[in-house]
Amino acid sequence: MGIDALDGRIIVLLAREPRIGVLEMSRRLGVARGTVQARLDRLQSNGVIRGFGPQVDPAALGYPVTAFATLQIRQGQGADVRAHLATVPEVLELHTTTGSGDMLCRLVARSNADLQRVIDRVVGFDGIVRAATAIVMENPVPLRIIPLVEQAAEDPALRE
Amino acid sequence: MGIDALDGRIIVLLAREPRIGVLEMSRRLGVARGTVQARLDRLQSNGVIRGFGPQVDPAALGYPVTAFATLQIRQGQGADVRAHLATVPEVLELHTTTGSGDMLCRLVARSNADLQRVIDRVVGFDGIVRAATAIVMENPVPLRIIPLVEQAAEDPALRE
DNA sequence: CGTATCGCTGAACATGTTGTCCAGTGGATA
DNA sequence: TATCCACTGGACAACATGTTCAGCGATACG
Repeated sequence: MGIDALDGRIIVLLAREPRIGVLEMSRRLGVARGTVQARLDRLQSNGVIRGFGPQVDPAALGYPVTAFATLQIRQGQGADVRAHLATVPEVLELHTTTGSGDMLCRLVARSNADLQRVIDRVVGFDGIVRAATAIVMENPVPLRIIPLVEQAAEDPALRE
Repeated sequence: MGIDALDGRIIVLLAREPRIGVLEMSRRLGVARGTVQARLDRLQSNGVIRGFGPQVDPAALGYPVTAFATLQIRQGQGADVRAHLATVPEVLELHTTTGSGDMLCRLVARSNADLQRVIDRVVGFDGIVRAATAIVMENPVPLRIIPLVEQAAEDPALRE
């Protein structure tokens, strides 16, 4: 488990310019095409690269409001609550966290008013005891992976 | 701002099988290749599709621990704290939220012990008053967009 | 009512990339 | 020394891409 310097350069290059192909990558990295292809195959079967799905902006879809909700769950209701939240399209992400029966979920909504509807739908379920919501105002660091990849590629302790 | 049914089908298809090309998409959707190409171009210039970067799994890079930290910021120190956090590779994401001087950030670490090092580095900065950390145990709903896209494509109120 | 605009179709073309082979080379390992 | 492995550099057919074109139906506008 881990990546080397070439893997790191491949991932970073791919993250910065996703549309370039294997051939162009091999030219820029100064290695043979087959090498890049083999590395990419390995990174994908390793699970390091999960896929190349489109990154969709919820705001551009008409959901400009993002919020994080901390949910307190009644003992033993975890599975039911998970299933319930999975049915709500506005729940983009759900984590169970430390703290007895706590979950953290990322929500989007069409407006602050619409957020109320979403939260009502989220918490309108028996197993949820309490919910605390924080509305996102700014996103100074959007979800990123490049710095971590660069660190993982440099750090000998992580080599496979 | 918004998408129609064809846009929705394009995005969902792309999310499920990212490797297929424009030609294959046009075959499956039963429309002309030029139509798919034009839609994709529009979705990208609209900002609905931000890109096709690789989805990297931090766990496979050697960072299996994820945590969310709520930070309380001293008044007026927001910009400095943002700049500080941006330099920490283990900070994958940062949001400012409602609540005076509050931020929420997503962290990863190599182990629970390593998380202590990361948190020390994160909060070892003057502007941060207090930090509360929740370690992620499970991720029942990984970051997803398909249900929202399907809803946005069906909802006439969101049509552009 | 006629006309312009728009998006979609179906086709064509040259160009580039992909998937897949192969033999050869060098380093590391047993 | 012999074996394994990754990388190189090349080849080939098959395919997808970018681009352009004329035609067509629906919608909006004078």
